[in-house]
Amino acid sequence: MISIERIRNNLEALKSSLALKGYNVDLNEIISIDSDYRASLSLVNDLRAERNKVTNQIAELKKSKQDANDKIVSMRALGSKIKDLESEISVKKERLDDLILNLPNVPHESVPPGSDESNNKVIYEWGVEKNQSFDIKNHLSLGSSLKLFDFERSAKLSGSGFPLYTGKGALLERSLINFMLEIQTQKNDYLEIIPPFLVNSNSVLTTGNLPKFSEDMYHSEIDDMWLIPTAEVPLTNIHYNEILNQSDLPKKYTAFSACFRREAGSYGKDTKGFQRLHQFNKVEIVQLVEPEESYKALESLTSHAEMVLKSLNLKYRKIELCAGDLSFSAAKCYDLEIWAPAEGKWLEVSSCSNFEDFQSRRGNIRYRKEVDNKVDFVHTLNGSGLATPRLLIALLETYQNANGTITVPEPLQDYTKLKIID
RNA sequence: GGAGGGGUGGCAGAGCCUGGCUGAUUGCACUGGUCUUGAAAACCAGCAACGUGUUAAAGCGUUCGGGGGUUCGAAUCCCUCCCCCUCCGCCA
Repeated sequence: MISIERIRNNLEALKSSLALKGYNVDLNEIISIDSDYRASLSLVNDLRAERNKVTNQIAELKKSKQDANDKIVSMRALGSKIKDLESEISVKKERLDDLILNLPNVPHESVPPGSDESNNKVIYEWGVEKNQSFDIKNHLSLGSSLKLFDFERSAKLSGSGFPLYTGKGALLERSLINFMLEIQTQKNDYLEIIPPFLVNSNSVLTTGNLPKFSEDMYHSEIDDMWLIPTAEVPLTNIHYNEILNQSDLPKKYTAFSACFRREAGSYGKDTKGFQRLHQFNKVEIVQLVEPEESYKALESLTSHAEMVLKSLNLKYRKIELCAGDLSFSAAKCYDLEIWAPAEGKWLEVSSCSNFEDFQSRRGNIRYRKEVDNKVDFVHTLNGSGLATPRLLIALLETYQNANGTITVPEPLQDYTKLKIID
């Protein structure tokens, strides 16, 4: 969340920054409620000081067995005045918090302008497309002839958008997850975590999924718990409401999790096969870092996600998102898009973002600086490393053979114990 | 699900019965200093967060799991919710 000081002191600059992101919000209402709120707060502050003073006098009088009745009576009146004011104040505070929690993060100055994805910048492409001498099949056709997954039957269980991996498809999926986790733990020094898949409301408020995007998530009403849309949520909240030592930073966590997304409003879009799902598997990487380090960390975190694609020798490109395409919480974001030869298009497999102090303010995640012992908010970052469904699409389509089998890429063979899927 | 115990500062752990100089005793950790060739030990001093205020501070206010209540006054009494632990039941 954006600090109220920043809203007070940089109103115009903030308005134009948020407009870049496509939010034309009325910050003036925030300013006026804030000053109103603070005026009331300062008033009640004085009244409470008065009450505390007299209350101590009453204690003294009682101690020396003197009569304190006058003071008690007058404090009774003051007390109810304070109570009235306090309830007024809490209404104002609630309104103020609500407005601020609905403000998106501000794009970093390096983010290119633009209102939608057409203004995103391709930083580079990596890898080359294989020149196949036969007619290549798409992943759905390969998957059904090799019996790797079964969408017809999973629809009976859960409806559309819930994959059912079978046989070597399940093996391949499990191998990919292990392969990716081991890259992040062994090569890139992340601590492996197995997080809860259901979290409380505070956790999804920290990451920015609440209050604005409740309809994107699955919710268990009776327990007021949310199915995680990504392991970002539990990983980022591990240090919720904590003060870390500077020497503990950076914190680097990785986790496999299933991810659950309602995808409300996106029916009819990419509905086929693996492109858009209600449940999918993902290895996530998260870092908590000192503010000064966060942009350097974004570059390295992105390279950690890219390492998976490079190891599998899959063609991809790195995209820098323009301001208008940034997610609610992000200050800057790179997308990694993988080339699916049969689909003939680029598919997003990773989103690597720096949230600066936007999430850490919401989750009160801080650290103590060594230089002056003062407390400050950490910066949080995360990236997919990677999401499996679209990775699987590209992998099947890229590594298919003329006879309809799939050659398992060499580094994955340690995990699948198979060279060919047939 | 049933019975009981507990949630206090970076950590550990008093205070709650018997409400009032307790924002909180004490220990550890941390910071500075004395001593030492250096280190350890010992000793001395400092050390919560947030809001407000200020050049900076002082000062003032809030916070003892969350919310509400009683009271002139609540860490302390009452209600309620959440979480943790032990035992019993059920179950992977």
